[in-house]
Amino acid sequence: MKYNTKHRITLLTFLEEHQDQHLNIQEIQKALPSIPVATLYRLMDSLVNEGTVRKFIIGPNQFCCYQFSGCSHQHHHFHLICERCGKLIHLECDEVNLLLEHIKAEHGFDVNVDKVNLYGLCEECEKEGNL
Amino acid sequence: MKYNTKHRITLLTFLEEHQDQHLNIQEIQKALPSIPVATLYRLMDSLVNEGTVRKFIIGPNQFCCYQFSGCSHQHHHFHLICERCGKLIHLECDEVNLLLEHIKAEHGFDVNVDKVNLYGLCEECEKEGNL
DNA sequence: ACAAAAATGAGAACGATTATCATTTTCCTT
DNA sequence: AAGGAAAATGATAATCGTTCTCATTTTTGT
Repeated sequence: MKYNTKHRITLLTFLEEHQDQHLNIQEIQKALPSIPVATLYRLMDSLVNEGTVRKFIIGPNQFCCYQFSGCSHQHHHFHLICERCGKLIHLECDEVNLLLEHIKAEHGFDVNVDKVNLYGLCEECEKEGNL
Repeated sequence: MKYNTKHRITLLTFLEEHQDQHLNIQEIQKALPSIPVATLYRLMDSLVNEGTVRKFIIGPNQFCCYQFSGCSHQHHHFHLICERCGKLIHLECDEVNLLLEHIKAEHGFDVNVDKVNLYGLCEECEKEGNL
């Protein structure tokens, strides 16, 4: 059973206020210096396990967190994550569903829609070229 | 300019012989114990940079390497990962290209195929039901 | 207020990767 | 074949994010 501790509340409040962003541990640490690192890792882990927060792998040795909003939880949608600027784009798109249906029908694999995360370059970063 | 060294040749030969598998550094290390770790990392890095080897990120803190075969070089492929048995399925599928082209054209986002990992249930695990 | 369960916090430990740097190898030029 | 610049090597130290440890503190139901 989980306890509602000071740190858990602080963290959840912070994440709720930033639910449209994705934040890595270092950013959260910087924003909430009162939470010790070990505790922060433990809390994030527990939030991921209980489904409150999604954990995305953006690059090697990085991870990002995202706090579900009530609305985005209900609709089936996917995420596009820019590898350069870290932007998180919510995408509702039938083409993706078509692909997942194809994979199920032709390849026998039942994709968990909630975990579809596509990484790449957003329009703005692509325009900026290779800096 | 790059030199054709003993280790580079050993490594390339090995990778060519295993071009259909995904190997991580640890596996290569075990198979080729004569190559020191630092050298192995440097060589893999250089092979990735020159495009001979692709680097996939499968999970947090893991990476897989894949030696291009002529054929798989042309096709985009991605990974299906079974959430129950952990199986990694390497899927080449034209439907994927359609989707990626759609996302690029309609949503302006350039997806990095190397990082497309779809989680779900493989055929076998699905058949076994919820045990 | 008590006790069991859970969380905390500081630091050590860990593991994969990268950096260092003196030495050795490669390969182009002569 | 020898000389020399460029590149690669190898052993080890350093780094960095994350996890572990464990004694202490907090939370919560009774």
